[in-house]
Amino acid sequence: MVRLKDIARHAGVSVMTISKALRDAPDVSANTKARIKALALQMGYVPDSSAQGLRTKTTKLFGLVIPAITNPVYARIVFAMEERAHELGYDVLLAQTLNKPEREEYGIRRFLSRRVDGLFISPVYRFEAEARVYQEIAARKTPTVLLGTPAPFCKNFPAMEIEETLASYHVTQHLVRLGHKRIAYFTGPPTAPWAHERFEGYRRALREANVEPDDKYVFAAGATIDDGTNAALQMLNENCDATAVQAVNDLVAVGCAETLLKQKLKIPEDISVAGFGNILTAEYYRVPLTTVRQPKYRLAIAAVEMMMNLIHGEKVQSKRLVAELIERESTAPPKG
Amino acid sequence: MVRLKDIARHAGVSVMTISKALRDAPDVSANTKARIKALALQMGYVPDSSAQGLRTKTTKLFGLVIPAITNPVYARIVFAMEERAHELGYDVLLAQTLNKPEREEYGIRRFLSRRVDGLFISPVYRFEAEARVYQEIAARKTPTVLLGTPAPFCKNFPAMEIEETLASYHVTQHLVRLGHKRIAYFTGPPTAPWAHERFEGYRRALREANVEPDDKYVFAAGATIDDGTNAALQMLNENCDATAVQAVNDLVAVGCAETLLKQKLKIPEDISVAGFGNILTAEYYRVPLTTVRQPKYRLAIAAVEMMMNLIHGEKVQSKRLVAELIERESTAPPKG
DNA sequence: CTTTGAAAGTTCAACGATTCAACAAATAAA
DNA sequence: TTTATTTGTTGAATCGTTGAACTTTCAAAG
Repeated sequence: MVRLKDIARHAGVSVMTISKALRDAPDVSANTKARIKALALQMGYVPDSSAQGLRTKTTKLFGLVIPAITNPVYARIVFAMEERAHELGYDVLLAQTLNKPEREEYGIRRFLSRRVDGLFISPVYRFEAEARVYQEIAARKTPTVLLGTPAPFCKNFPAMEIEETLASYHVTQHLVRLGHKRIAYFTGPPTAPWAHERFEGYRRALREANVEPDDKYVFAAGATIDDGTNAALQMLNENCDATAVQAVNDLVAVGCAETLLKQKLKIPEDISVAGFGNILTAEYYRVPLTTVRQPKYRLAIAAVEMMMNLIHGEKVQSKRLVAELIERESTAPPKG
Repeated sequence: MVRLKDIARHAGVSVMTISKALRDAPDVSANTKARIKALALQMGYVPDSSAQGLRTKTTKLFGLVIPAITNPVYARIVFAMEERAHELGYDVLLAQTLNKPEREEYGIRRFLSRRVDGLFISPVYRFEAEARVYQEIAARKTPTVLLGTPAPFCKNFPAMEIEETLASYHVTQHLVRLGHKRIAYFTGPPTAPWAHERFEGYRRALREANVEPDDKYVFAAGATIDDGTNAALQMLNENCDATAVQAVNDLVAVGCAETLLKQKLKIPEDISVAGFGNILTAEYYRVPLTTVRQPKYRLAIAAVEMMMNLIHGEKVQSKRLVAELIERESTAPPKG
């Protein structure tokens, strides 16, 4: 492994001169610079990031904490984030929480130990108003940008969010305009703020349409296909007379739709189904799903932008991006 | 930032003792260890990875080079890889190539500069028999495991592969057994060995069924939904009389199926379609796709295993995992 | 009552790049 | 000729951690 020292020996100048020449410092003659750079290249010199990191206290490393990369929503975010970070000379470390607080904690600690220059976190939501590891981040003053709605325990960090409430509102409004009045809602994880916001958008749209939200149309689901399946079974079991189902996300919508189809119900003729998120599967599902497109790519890019501002010591403010309704074949006017 | 030195001052012992105690060295008494560990915890000590890396010449870092994280196949691999790596105390850096050689080169160089302890690469396939970066990796002796079939330019590295040929052979055999004789094949990227292997499996199965492979049933596609769409249009345009289509992967199959459905053809009644890969979308597609399940999770785990052997200086051999046919609704006997 | 040996802890130096303060040489100004 | 200024270069210190060698203490073995 070639070190500065080795180049110095070959070139007959001090290590310092080499270091400065390679970094284009102002006080090295153009001649020397050229000579040294050529030599370094020829010898195959590659700087040692550990040594640089130790000396300069900066690692050019971002830590990215997400629930799971297999969730298409996050895959897209990672995709964009990695791309932009590389353009800026940063590398990206990945940690998956599977929505378990202890895994989140473990991942964040590892990143802090690596002295990452910045932390992007999609939080694991909990009921508690405090979370130790978030206090540690604050104490360490590691620049941090949240991906998603901030909960009480992380409310002091800037966040890049999606306008969840408004987007969900548009979905419900769309169903109402098609003529639906009895719209079931499949809720998300009870601790997740985004799930509450989406639910709130649904309720607001109903009220504006002079339909009083009724708990008998609300079913507890979650965030996975299985959660959607279970909620749908529950709904069928209760002989619910809903003419449409609005799900908290696409996976739940898929689980729901699968179950309804198995019961020989036709979508959208017998019942409409709408999702949220616009994952690939939603587009190519048996019945292409009406859903909401989240600007995930732009969200990631904006988050990196925000991070750079944080790193440069500037003030930053949380931002919310608007999402867009996509009408497909899974929604139609109710029967009769 | 708390350093060993700070703990040492508080505890009234040498820095070395602290270091050893925290790492459970044998020559520190249980008492002292407990005392020091408690103190470290209380003071919020987090070791500095840069310093550790500099000193020990090991970064506990893996570099993972893949085409794109948005491709569900790789998402799954990253998922497993990250999990296993963390269990072993390693962090994972991510780089996406988008199948462009220059991006691959750039990513690998960055990882080498970071002195990663190991490199997992899903190669960008090219026609050339040599590739400079791969020679650099070899020169640096960085432990490397390939994910996927090795091409000439990287044939000297151990690889974790899928039995592509055999799996593809099973798909064709399945179609033949259903009674198909005129089976179209949508090929993958021309440079990709895995694509050739799958094609080879198709040809072998045909020959064994005494059907001579005919080029008029072969259409150049690629690896994306759009590629599948284009190949399907081409096929329709040529009035091909195939009763089934076997696609090189699921995305191509989806693009193909979408196009056929738009032409009012019924799947599988009018024409069968089979994919390869078993991505989520295949399972929940309009017509659930017959496909091949690749053991991606196991592949990743085995790749890490192989890496650990490499790191420990043991000899390793490339391995091939078998994939399994999944019969769904998109294939059926031909009409009439 | 020495000798041996293990246990517990210490000291010193090093890893490789960067930065600070200092210095030499060359040039310009007084 | 002297002084000041610019330009190019250097040695030593530093970042936080750890490997290797060394000292001290105390108990067991001879």
